[in-house]
Amino acid sequence: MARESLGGQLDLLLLSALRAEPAHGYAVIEEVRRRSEQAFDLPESSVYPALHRLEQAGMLDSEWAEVSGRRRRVYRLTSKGRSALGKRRGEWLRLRRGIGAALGEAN
Amino acid sequence: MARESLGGQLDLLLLSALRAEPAHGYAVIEEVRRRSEQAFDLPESSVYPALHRLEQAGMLDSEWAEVSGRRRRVYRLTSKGRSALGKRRGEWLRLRRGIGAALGEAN
DNA sequence: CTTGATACCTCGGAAGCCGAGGTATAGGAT
DNA sequence: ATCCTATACCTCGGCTTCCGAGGTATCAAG
Repeated sequence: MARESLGGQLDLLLLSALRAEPAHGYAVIEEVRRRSEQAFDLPESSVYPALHRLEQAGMLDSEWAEVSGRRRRVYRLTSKGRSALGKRRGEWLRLRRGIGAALGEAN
Repeated sequence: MARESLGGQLDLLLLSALRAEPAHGYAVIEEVRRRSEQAFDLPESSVYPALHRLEQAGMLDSEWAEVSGRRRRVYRLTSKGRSALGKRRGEWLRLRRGIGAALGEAN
């Protein structure tokens, strides 16, 4: 059931949501929902593993925070993550252009 | 190694390449390459199974043809395929819009 | 007779996504 | 007191997608 509504752009969305400031997972989900104008309501079971993966890959780092009795893991974009974001963005734009051309649109 | 350069839009590209007229697999690959302005050079090992899958799903049908000693399987878009193309296209546009919004572009 | 283009195919596995299910706290309603 | 909803984290299991590697065969050119 791979990649469905998202077209493999999950990492791009997550990195992009963390671009301006650090946030915890749940907040990232809301941020993406807000920014995408309700287009994407990411399931937690996609997001949490993805955040772990991105941290593993050195694009994010995290620390625990305690806010009114609830624990949160707050993620921050690393410099590696920032450059990965640029790269992913470029790939997205190329994809966009390629598909546009293939569909015969005026891009 | 799922979905990489293509962002899960393989079906869209294939259906779209067959939109105007029937073609055989190898020709579809060239057509996509041409239309996408060299952006996509689809590997045969992606395309042939995908064509089988689309036929299985009733979006394409095919027949064998013999052209100067070489056998070709020529695929044609079915009416179901045509409506699937429209649907995929719509999904692509929504994705495009959603990502654009999330990235904070002027679409 | 070898090379390159054309033309088809399958196998196996990596990677990606997410439904289902689980844990826990806080706050408001019943 | 109890329940519900929102917040907040997590894993497991499995379907799907894509594609490198490898295989078969014909034809034309060198």
